[in-house]
Amino acid sequence: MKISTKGRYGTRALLDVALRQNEGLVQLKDIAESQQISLHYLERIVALLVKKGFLTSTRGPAGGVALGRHPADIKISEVISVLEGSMAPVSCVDDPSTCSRAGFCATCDLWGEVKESMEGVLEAVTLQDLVERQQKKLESQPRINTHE
Amino acid sequence: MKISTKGRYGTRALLDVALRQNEGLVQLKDIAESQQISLHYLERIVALLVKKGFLTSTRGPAGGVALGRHPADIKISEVISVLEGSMAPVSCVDDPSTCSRAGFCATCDLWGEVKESMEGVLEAVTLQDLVERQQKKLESQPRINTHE
DNA sequence: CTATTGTTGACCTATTTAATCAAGATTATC
DNA sequence: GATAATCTTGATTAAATAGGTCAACAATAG
Repeated sequence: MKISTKGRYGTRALLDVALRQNEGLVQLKDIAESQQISLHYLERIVALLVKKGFLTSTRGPAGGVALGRHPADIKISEVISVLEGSMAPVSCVDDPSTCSRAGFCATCDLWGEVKESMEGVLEAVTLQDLVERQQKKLESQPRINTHE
Repeated sequence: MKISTKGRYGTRALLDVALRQNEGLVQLKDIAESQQISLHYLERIVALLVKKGFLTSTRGPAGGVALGRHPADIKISEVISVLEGSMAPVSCVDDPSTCSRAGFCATCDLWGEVKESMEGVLEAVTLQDLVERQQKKLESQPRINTHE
């Protein structure tokens, strides 16, 4: 039941951009450095986030990315959905036709409950919430800061 | 965020055995057939469940497996834990030393909440609960029954 | 003894993950 | 308009994991 690096890195990248909103465009290079992610791989992930409108990008010198929507309007469940696909632990939860026993299988129902539960958590948290949580953490531990 | 076949097949195998408790020993061959799982692969999975005491096994002719504990005493969270490992979506939730930013990372906390939420669902359901749910389903659809 | 059934170690293959590389497109600045 | 910085994208790849197979073995009822 692990989440992949795509979802993890992508969430962290969005949070990184959100934390630096007031600094204008953020370069992938800087995100890669502060988040300790390979730049090339980050490009892949950011491309997905740009395509879905979470980020906007500007090419050329002094270019970079910025939030495409207000952080309070970005639910983490949406981000994970884009990067990881459905949170259904088994495919028959989303599409009963993929399993011949779907209609009368007690375990399938249970996996559905697990999915609902996870989604509930991630739908209740926005990028703005993450920003605030992170800022609170940085205040209480001022020495540790990934952005310099 | 998918659960692997090990967890899925294992849960279904346990449920299968639980549903046939009154029939004495259940042979892997029969479980494999009714659950449509490769016998060889099922052996692998059952071996784990036997080692952890969820099942007991008897070799030889007319041998098979039986529940090692009362179904009401088997939480599905335990089963998944044995077959899939921790439900933590990222490893730093269980072991902060695996991530240099663990102590001051808002996303890590969020993954922790996801884990708690999933565990909450699976801790609240026992094998006995699954048996009852399944029996209720079979009653309402008497024609469809994997056990003849 | 023999047939049946579970056990185990070794092995294998396909898929997914997690990148990497290189060529290309865009644009600010000089 | 040349240049350099920056994002974009298709091709490729190495490593890990999932999922499964095989064969030799151990136990035991009859």
